[in-house]
Amino acid sequence: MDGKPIDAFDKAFELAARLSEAMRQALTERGLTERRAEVIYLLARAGALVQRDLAEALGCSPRHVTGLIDTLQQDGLVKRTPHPADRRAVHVVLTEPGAETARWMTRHRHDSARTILGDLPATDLAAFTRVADRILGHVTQAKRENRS
Amino acid sequence: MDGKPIDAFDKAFELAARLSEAMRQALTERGLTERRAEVIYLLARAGALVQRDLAEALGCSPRHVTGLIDTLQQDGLVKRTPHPADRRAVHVVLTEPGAETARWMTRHRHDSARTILGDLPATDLAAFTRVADRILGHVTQAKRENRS
DNA sequence: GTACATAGTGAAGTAGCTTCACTATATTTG
DNA sequence: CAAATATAGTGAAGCTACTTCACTATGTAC
Repeated sequence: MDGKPIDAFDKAFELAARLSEAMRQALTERGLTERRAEVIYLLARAGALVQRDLAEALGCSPRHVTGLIDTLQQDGLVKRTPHPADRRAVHVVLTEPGAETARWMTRHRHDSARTILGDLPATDLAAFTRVADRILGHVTQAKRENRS
Repeated sequence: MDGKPIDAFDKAFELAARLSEAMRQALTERGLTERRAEVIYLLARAGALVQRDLAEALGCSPRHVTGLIDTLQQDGLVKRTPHPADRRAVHVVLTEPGAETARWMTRHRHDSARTILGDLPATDLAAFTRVADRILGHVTQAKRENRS
């Protein structure tokens, strides 16, 4: 066994559940939630974002972004700065502690990957990625179908 | 690329996010949530369960199980029956519609697996499972460490 | 049979999220 | 350029999934 589709499929779901639980736990120790971490990740990548774009990227309502940024700002991880061209909009940028958190996230991700998967053959990892991509292709396809 | 640990690791997280989203969506169309589906799955497997054991299996508070069973009962998927030996406890069992829902879940799972992964070589699926197991081993280990 | 543990539930509260209504500013258009 | 319309953000209110705490009813142990 373990070469059958259903086994791999079930394994993927188990992985999904445990991984997000583990992630949640690691983030909690740093005083973060998945959502807040996502904001930090997006800001680290983009440099600065308007709340509207954050809502788009996060797939949540603009109203909720307000709250997210509120608490992130209270925690000193981001700051609201005036948008250079649009006085309605708010530029959200990482503070230095926020940027350090982003670096920690990256470091942690790479370290975990190396620790957990470092000694597996590249062929296994490549096969894993192939199967994962196949599943991803189908779930994102389904998503688009529902959107139209 | 794609043979590197970090790529597989990131892929696993993307898989986790998309898969639970896809799951949530499929369940919504049947009027279920992940939690309610989990209850149905557990009941289908065990035959009957006391709410206390459900709370244990779900990893949530007994109080929350009360609410979960309330709505599931309103929807006609489960029923509360007196526990044969303990008058404090409640035996929760699936109704016929509940059992049918459980069968639908199983069918849907198998069909999806076949559709999505059916034509991939068994060696890829086996490699996928190996990598998934490696990750699972680490996250559950971490969980136990934190527990002690 | 008194003391203590356990199963379930009401009441109240938290976190994450939504919609709706409103203000302030931008953009379009006649 | 003035009027109409669209857009960025936020307050208010509300929903869902969950928790803890206090309480009742029952079971178990000494």
